[in-house]
Amino acid sequence: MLLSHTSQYAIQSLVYIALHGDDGPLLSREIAARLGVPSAYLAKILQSLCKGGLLISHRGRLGGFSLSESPDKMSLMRVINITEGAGFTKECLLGLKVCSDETACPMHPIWKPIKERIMQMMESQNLTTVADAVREGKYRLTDLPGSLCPEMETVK
Amino acid sequence: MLLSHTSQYAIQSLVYIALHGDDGPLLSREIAARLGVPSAYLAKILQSLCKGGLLISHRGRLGGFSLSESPDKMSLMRVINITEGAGFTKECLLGLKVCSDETACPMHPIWKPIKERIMQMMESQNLTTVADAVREGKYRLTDLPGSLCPEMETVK
DNA sequence: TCAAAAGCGGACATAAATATCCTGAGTTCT
DNA sequence: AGAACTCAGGATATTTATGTCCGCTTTTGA
Repeated sequence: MLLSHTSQYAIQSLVYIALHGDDGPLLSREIAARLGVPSAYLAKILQSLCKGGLLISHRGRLGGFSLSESPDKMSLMRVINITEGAGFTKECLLGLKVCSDETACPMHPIWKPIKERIMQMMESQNLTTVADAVREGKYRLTDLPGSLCPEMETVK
Repeated sequence: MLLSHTSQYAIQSLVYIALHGDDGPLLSREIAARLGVPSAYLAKILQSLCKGGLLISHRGRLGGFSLSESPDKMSLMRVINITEGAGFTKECLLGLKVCSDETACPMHPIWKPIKERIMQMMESQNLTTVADAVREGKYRLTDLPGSLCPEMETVK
Protein backbone atom coordinates (compact mmCIF):
# COMPACT_ATOMS: atom_id res chain seq x y z
CA MET A 1 0.00 0.00 0.00
CA LEU A 2 2.63 2.49 0.97
CA LEU A 3 5.26 1.35 -1.52
CA SER A 4 4.94 0.14 -5.11
CA HIS A 5 6.22 -3.26 -6.15
CA THR A 6 9.06 -1.47 -7.86
CA SER A 7 10.19 0.09 -4.58
CA GLN A 8 9.81 -3.16 -2.73
CA TYR A 9 11.87 -5.06 -5.30
CA ALA A 10 14.49 -2.31 -5.23
CA ILE A 11 14.89 -2.39 -1.46
CA GLN A 12 14.96 -6.16 -1.36
CA SER A 13 17.60 -6.29 -4.09
CA LEU A 14 19.83 -3.71 -2.47
CA VAL A 15 19.68 -5.49 0.86
CA TYR A 16 20.41 -8.76 -0.88
CA ILE A 17 23.48 -7.23 -2.51
CA ALA A 18 24.55 -5.72 0.80
CA LEU A 19 24.38 -9.20 2.29
CA HIS A 20 25.99 -11.20 -0.50
CA GLY A 21 27.89 -8.84 -2.73
CA ASP A 22 31.19 -8.87 -0.90
CA ASP A 23 33.06 -11.05 -3.33
CA GLY A 24 32.21 -9.46 -6.62
CA PRO A 25 29.15 -8.32 -8.56
CA LEU A 26 25.91 -10.29 -8.38
CA LEU A 27 23.87 -11.29 -11.40
CA SER A 28 20.53 -9.66 -11.99
CA ARG A 29 19.20 -13.09 -12.87
CA GLU A 30 20.42 -14.61 -9.64
CA ILE A 31 19.00 -11.85 -7.45
CA ALA A 32 15.63 -12.17 -9.15
CA ALA A 33 15.59 -15.92 -8.63
CA ARG A 34 16.53 -15.63 -4.97
CA LEU A 35 13.91 -13.01 -4.29
CA GLY A 36 11.26 -14.74 -6.37
CA VAL A 37 10.75 -11.69 -8.53
CA PRO A 38 10.39 -11.37 -12.34
CA SER A 39 13.88 -11.29 -13.75
CA ALA A 40 13.47 -9.02 -16.76
CA TYR A 41 11.55 -6.51 -14.71
CA LEU A 42 14.11 -6.49 -11.96
CA ALA A 43 16.80 -5.84 -14.57
CA LYS A 44 15.07 -2.55 -15.42
CA ILE A 45 14.86 -1.58 -11.78
CA LEU A 46 18.52 -2.32 -11.18
CA GLN A 47 19.30 -0.22 -14.23
CA SER A 48 17.48 2.75 -12.74
CA LEU A 49 19.26 2.23 -9.44
CA CYS A 50 22.50 2.49 -11.42
CA LYS A 51 21.37 5.78 -12.93
CA GLY A 52 20.37 6.88 -9.47
CA GLY A 53 23.90 6.24 -8.31
CA LEU A 54 23.19 3.47 -5.83
CA LEU A 55 24.56 0.61 -7.92
CA ILE A 56 27.42 0.04 -10.29
CA SER A 57 26.97 -2.36 -13.17
CA HIS A 58 29.66 -4.52 -14.70
CA ARG A 59 29.21 -6.10 -18.10
CA GLY A 60 30.56 -9.25 -19.59
CA ARG A 61 31.76 -12.36 -17.85
CA LEU A 62 31.94 -11.97 -14.09
CA GLY A 63 29.67 -9.00 -14.54
CA GLY A 64 26.70 -8.04 -12.43
CA PHE A 65 25.76 -5.37 -9.93
CA SER A 66 27.50 -4.07 -6.85
CA LEU A 67 26.87 -1.24 -4.42
CA SER A 68 28.38 2.09 -5.37
CA GLU A 69 29.19 2.98 -1.79
CA SER A 70 29.03 1.80 1.79
CA PRO A 71 25.58 0.32 2.55
CA ASP A 72 25.24 2.28 5.77
CA LYS A 73 25.26 5.45 3.67
CA MET A 74 22.19 4.36 1.73
CA SER A 75 18.98 5.21 3.53
CA LEU A 76 15.71 3.72 2.34
CA MET A 77 14.64 7.27 1.54
CA ARG A 78 17.34 7.49 -1.10
CA VAL A 79 16.01 4.33 -2.69
CA ILE A 80 12.41 5.51 -2.56
CA ASN A 81 13.28 8.86 -4.06
CA ILE A 82 14.56 7.00 -7.10
CA THR A 83 11.76 4.47 -7.41
CA GLU A 84 8.75 6.54 -6.33
CA GLY A 85 9.90 9.93 -7.47
CA ALA A 86 10.44 13.06 -5.42
CA GLY A 87 6.72 13.73 -4.93
CA PHE A 88 6.52 10.91 -2.42
CA THR A 89 7.18 13.13 0.57
CA LYS A 90 4.64 15.75 -0.43
CA GLU A 91 1.49 13.79 -1.09
CA CYS A 92 -1.74 14.51 0.77
CA LEU A 93 -3.78 11.74 2.40
CA LEU A 94 -6.96 12.86 0.69
CA GLY A 95 -5.28 13.58 -2.62
CA LEU A 96 -5.80 17.32 -2.74
CA LYS A 97 -3.73 19.27 -5.20
CA VAL A 98 -2.31 21.59 -2.59
CA CYS A 99 -2.14 20.53 1.02
CA SER A 100 0.36 22.47 3.06
CA ASP A 101 0.26 23.70 6.63
CA GLU A 102 -1.41 26.88 5.45
CA THR A 103 -4.10 25.39 3.23
CA ALA A 104 -4.62 22.05 4.87
CA CYS A 105 -7.05 19.25 4.18
CA PRO A 106 -9.20 18.11 7.12
CA MET A 107 -6.99 15.10 7.78
CA HIS A 108 -3.84 17.18 7.80
CA PRO A 109 -3.35 17.70 11.55
CA ILE A 110 -3.80 14.00 12.25
CA TRP A 111 -1.91 12.71 9.26
CA LYS A 112 1.09 15.00 9.44
CA PRO A 113 2.76 13.54 12.55
CA ILE A 114 2.28 10.01 11.25
CA LYS A 115 3.72 10.95 7.90
CA GLU A 116 6.70 12.55 9.59
CA ARG A 117 7.30 9.36 11.46
CA ILE A 118 7.24 7.40 8.24
CA MET A 119 9.76 9.75 6.68
CA GLN A 120 11.92 9.56 9.76
CA MET A 121 11.88 5.77 9.53
CA MET A 122 12.86 5.88 5.87
CA GLU A 123 15.70 8.27 6.65
CA SER A 124 17.05 6.38 9.63
CA GLN A 125 16.87 2.89 8.17
CA ASN A 126 19.61 2.03 5.74
CA LEU A 127 20.87 -1.03 3.92
CA THR A 128 23.09 -1.99 6.83
CA THR A 129 20.41 -1.78 9.51
CA VAL A 130 18.05 -3.85 7.41
CA ALA A 131 20.73 -6.32 6.38
CA ASP A 132 21.72 -6.73 10.03
CA ALA A 133 18.13 -7.49 10.95
CA VAL A 134 18.16 -10.24 8.36
CA ARG A 135 21.51 -11.57 9.51
CA GLU A 136 20.26 -11.73 13.10
CA GLY A 137 18.11 -14.55 11.80
CA LYS A 138 14.94 -13.19 13.30
CA TYR A 139 13.73 -11.66 10.07
CA ARG A 140 13.41 -12.72 6.47
CA LEU A 141 14.04 -10.96 3.21
CA THR A 142 12.04 -13.30 1.04
CA ASP A 143 9.69 -16.21 1.08
CA LEU A 144 12.11 -18.59 -0.52
CA PRO A 145 13.45 -21.18 1.85
CA GLY A 146 17.14 -20.69 2.40
CA SER A 147 17.22 -17.82 0.01
CA LEU A 148 19.74 -16.07 2.17
CA CYS A 149 22.07 -19.00 2.63
CA PRO A 150 25.19 -18.63 0.50
CA GLU A 151 25.76 -22.37 0.70
CA MET A 152 22.56 -23.01 -1.23
CA GLU A 153 23.28 -24.42 -4.67
CA THR A 154 23.99 -21.81 -7.32
CA VAL A 155 21.20 -20.64 -9.61
CA LYS A 156 21.91 -22.08 -13.01
CA MET B 1 0.49 7.04 -1.79
CA LEU B 2 -1.29 5.42 1.12
CA LEU B 3 -4.79 5.58 -0.37
CA SER B 4 -5.97 5.04 -3.93
CA HIS B 5 -7.87 7.76 -5.75
CA THR B 6 -10.97 5.67 -5.28
CA SER B 7 -10.62 5.78 -1.50
CA GLN B 8 -9.87 9.48 -1.56
CA TYR B 9 -12.92 10.24 -3.67
CA ALA B 10 -15.04 8.03 -1.41
CA ILE B 11 -13.97 9.79 1.78
CA GLN B 12 -14.38 13.22 0.25
CA SER B 13 -17.86 12.38 -1.00
CA LEU B 14 -19.02 10.96 2.31
CA VAL B 15 -17.79 14.00 4.18
CA TYR B 16 -19.46 16.24 1.63
CA ILE B 17 -22.74 14.40 2.16
CA ALA B 18 -22.29 14.58 5.93
CA LEU B 19 -21.93 18.34 5.55
CA HIS B 20 -24.67 19.04 3.04
CA GLY B 21 -27.06 16.11 3.00
CA ASP B 22 -29.39 17.23 5.75
CA ASP B 23 -32.28 18.24 3.55
CA GLY B 24 -32.58 15.33 1.20
CA PRO B 25 -30.39 13.18 -1.05
CA LEU B 26 -27.53 14.75 -3.00
CA LEU B 27 -26.92 14.14 -6.68
CA SER B 28 -23.91 12.13 -7.74
CA ARG B 29 -23.39 14.71 -10.46
CA GLU B 30 -23.41 17.61 -8.03
CA ILE B 31 -20.99 15.98 -5.59
CA ALA B 32 -18.59 15.22 -8.42
CA ALA B 33 -18.74 18.82 -9.65
CA ARG B 34 -18.15 20.25 -6.18
CA LEU B 35 -15.22 17.97 -5.50
CA GLY B 36 -13.77 18.37 -8.98
CA VAL B 37 -13.83 14.66 -9.60
CA PRO B 38 -14.91 12.68 -12.72
CA SER B 39 -18.65 12.28 -12.48
CA ALA B 40 -19.19 8.89 -14.11
CA TYR B 41 -16.41 7.38 -12.10
CA LEU B 42 -17.69 8.78 -8.84
CA ALA B 43 -21.10 7.30 -9.63
CA LYS B 44 -19.51 3.85 -9.58
CA ILE B 45 -17.82 4.53 -6.29
CA LEU B 46 -21.03 5.78 -4.68
CA GLN B 47 -22.69 2.64 -5.96
CA SER B 48 -20.16 0.47 -4.17
CA LEU B 49 -20.58 2.53 -1.01
CA CYS B 50 -24.28 1.68 -1.24
CA LYS B 51 -23.48 -2.01 -1.50
CA GLY B 52 -21.13 -1.57 1.42
CA GLY B 53 -23.99 -0.20 3.45
CA LEU B 54 -22.67 3.32 3.99
CA LEU B 55 -25.02 5.09 1.60
CA ILE B 56 -28.63 4.79 0.55
CA SER B 57 -29.52 5.60 -3.04
CA HIS B 58 -32.80 7.10 -4.18
CA ARG B 59 -33.86 6.89 -7.80
CA GLY B 60 -36.07 9.12 -9.84
CA ARG B 61 -36.74 12.79 -9.40
CA LEU B 62 -35.46 14.18 -6.13
CA GLY B 63 -33.20 11.15 -6.02
CA GLY B 64 -29.58 11.02 -5.03
CA PHE B 65 -27.49 9.66 -2.19
CA SER B 66 -27.79 9.99 1.55
CA LEU B 67 -25.97 8.47 4.53
CA SER B 68 -27.40 5.20 5.78
CA GLU B 69 -26.68 6.05 9.41
CA SER B 70 -25.28 8.66 11.72
CA PRO B 71 -21.97 10.03 10.35
CA ASP B 72 -20.23 9.66 13.69
CA LYS B 73 -20.74 5.90 13.38
CA MET B 74 -18.78 5.77 10.14
CA SER B 75 -15.06 5.52 10.72
CA LEU B 76 -12.66 6.04 7.84
CA MET B 77 -11.64 2.44 8.31
CA ARG B 78 -15.10 1.32 7.31
CA VAL B 79 -14.78 3.32 4.13
CA ILE B 80 -11.32 2.01 3.36
CA ASN B 81 -12.38 -1.55 3.94
CA ILE B 82 -14.88 -1.12 1.13
CA THR B 83 -12.69 0.77 -1.30
CA GLU B 84 -9.31 -0.88 -0.69
CA GLY B 85 -10.49 -4.31 0.29
CA ALA B 86 -9.92 -6.18 3.52
CA GLY B 87 -6.26 -6.87 2.79
CA PHE B 88 -5.38 -3.28 3.53
CA THR B 89 -4.64 -3.91 7.18
CA LYS B 90 -2.47 -6.92 6.52
CA GLU B 91 -0.02 -5.76 3.92
CA CYS B 92 3.72 -5.86 4.50
CA LEU B 93 5.96 -2.88 3.82
CA LEU B 94 8.32 -4.93 1.71
CA GLY B 95 5.55 -6.83 -0.03
CA LEU B 96 6.29 -10.28 1.30
CA LYS B 97 3.63 -12.91 0.96
CA VAL B 98 3.54 -13.70 4.65
CA CYS B 99 4.70 -11.19 7.18
CA SER B 100 3.35 -11.77 10.66
CA ASP B 101 4.94 -11.36 14.06
CA GLU B 102 6.29 -14.90 13.84
CA THR B 103 7.75 -14.76 10.34
CA ALA B 104 8.59 -11.11 10.02
CA CYS B 105 10.31 -9.12 7.31
CA PRO B 106 13.33 -7.05 8.36
CA MET B 107 11.30 -3.85 8.46
CA HIS B 108 8.60 -5.41 10.59
CA PRO B 109 9.64 -4.17 14.06
CA ILE B 110 10.00 -0.61 12.83
CA TRP B 111 6.99 -0.57 10.56
CA LYS B 112 4.53 -2.27 12.89
CA PRO B 113 4.06 0.56 15.41
CA ILE B 114 3.67 3.10 12.63
CA LYS B 115 1.15 0.94 10.87
CA GLU B 116 -0.78 0.51 14.08
CA ARG B 117 -0.90 4.23 14.45
CA ILE B 118 -2.27 4.60 10.95
CA MET B 119 -4.97 2.02 11.69
CA GLN B 120 -5.78 3.75 14.94
CA MET B 121 -6.19 7.02 13.08
CA MET B 122 -8.49 5.42 10.53
CA GLU B 123 -10.57 3.87 13.30
CA SER B 124 -10.85 6.97 15.43
CA GLN B 125 -11.58 9.44 12.66
CA ASN B 126 -15.13 9.37 11.38
CA LEU B 127 -17.28 11.42 9.06
CA THR B 128 -18.27 13.77 11.87
CA THR B 129 -14.78 14.52 13.11
CA VAL B 130 -13.60 15.26 9.58
CA ALA B 131 -16.71 17.25 8.72
CA ASP B 132 -16.27 19.29 11.88
CA ALA B 133 -12.70 20.08 10.92
CA VAL B 134 -14.00 21.40 7.62
CA ARG B 135 -16.77 23.38 9.28
CA GLU B 136 -14.28 24.98 11.63
CA GLY B 137 -13.07 26.73 8.53
CA LYS B 138 -9.45 25.88 9.13
CA TYR B 139 -9.41 23.02 6.68
CA ARG B 140 -10.61 22.35 3.18
CA LEU B 141 -12.25 19.41 1.53
CA THR B 142 -11.48 20.39 -2.04
CA ASP B 143 -9.57 22.81 -4.17
CA LEU B 144 -12.64 24.43 -5.64
CA PRO B 145 -13.23 27.91 -4.36
CA GLY B 146 -16.40 28.04 -2.31
CA SER B 147 -17.03 24.38 -2.87
CA LEU B 148 -18.35 24.08 0.62
CA CYS B 149 -20.62 27.09 0.55
CA PRO B 150 -24.27 26.05 0.10
CA GLU B 151 -25.09 29.52 -1.18
CA MET B 152 -22.99 28.93 -4.26
CA GLU B 153 -25.14 28.71 -7.36
CA THR B 154 -26.58 25.29 -8.11
CA VAL B 155 -24.73 23.02 -10.47
CA LYS B 156 -26.78 22.82 -13.62
C1' DT C 1 -50.68 8.67 -17.85
C1' DC C 2 -46.49 10.28 -19.33
C1' DA C 3 -42.26 12.70 -19.58
C1' DA C 4 -38.32 14.07 -17.10
C1' DA C 5 -35.02 12.99 -13.68
C1' DA C 6 -31.96 9.98 -11.33
C1' DG C 7 -29.39 5.78 -10.16
C1' DC C 8 -28.08 0.87 -12.16
C1' DG C 9 -25.04 -1.85 -14.50
C1' DG C 10 -22.73 -3.71 -18.45
C1' DA C 11 -19.52 -2.59 -22.13
C1' DC C 12 -15.93 -0.03 -23.54
C1' DA C 13 -11.67 3.30 -23.41
C1' DT C 14 -7.52 5.09 -21.49
C1' DA C 15 -3.51 5.41 -18.50
C1' DA C 16 -0.16 3.71 -15.55
C1' DA C 17 2.25 -0.05 -13.41
C1' DT C 18 4.06 -4.29 -14.12
C1' DA C 19 6.20 -7.76 -16.98
C1' DT C 20 8.42 -9.83 -21.25
C1' DC C 21 11.28 -10.13 -25.47
C1' DC C 22 14.94 -9.22 -28.41
C1' DT C 23 18.94 -7.11 -30.38
C1' DG C 24 23.08 -4.75 -29.56
C1' DA C 25 27.23 -3.33 -27.00
C1' DG C 26 30.83 -4.13 -23.62
C1' DT C 27 33.85 -7.60 -21.04
C1' DT C 28 36.49 -11.62 -20.10
C1' DC C 29 38.46 -15.98 -20.76
C1' DT C 30 40.57 -19.24 -23.96
C1' DA D 1 40.42 -13.27 -32.63
C1' DG D 2 36.53 -15.71 -31.11
C1' DA D 3 33.17 -17.61 -27.99
C1' DA D 4 30.59 -17.08 -24.02
C1' DC D 5 28.62 -14.13 -20.95
C1' DT D 6 26.24 -9.94 -19.00
C1' DC D 7 24.12 -5.50 -18.94
C1' DA D 8 21.67 -1.68 -21.97
C1' DG D 9 17.71 -0.23 -23.79
C1' DG D 10 13.94 -0.05 -27.08
C1' DA D 11 9.64 -2.34 -28.35
C1' DT D 12 5.88 -4.81 -26.95
C1' DA D 13 2.46 -7.27 -23.91
C1' DT D 14 -0.35 -7.76 -19.85
C1' DT D 15 -2.73 -6.27 -15.84
C1' DT D 16 -4.89 -3.13 -12.89
C1' DA D 17 -6.78 1.29 -11.81
C1' DT D 18 -9.09 4.84 -13.54
C1' DG D 19 -12.40 6.94 -16.46
C1' DT D 20 -16.40 7.08 -20.11
C1' DC D 21 -20.68 5.76 -22.53
C1' DC D 22 -25.23 4.27 -23.08
C1' DG D 23 -29.46 1.88 -22.66
C1' DC D 24 -32.35 0.28 -18.78
C1' DT D 25 -35.23 0.61 -14.58
C1' DT D 26 -37.28 3.28 -10.97
C1' DT D 27 -39.51 7.35 -9.14
C1' DT D 28 -41.89 11.67 -9.09
C1' DG D 29 -44.59 15.59 -10.45
C1' DA D 30 -47.35 17.82 -13.92
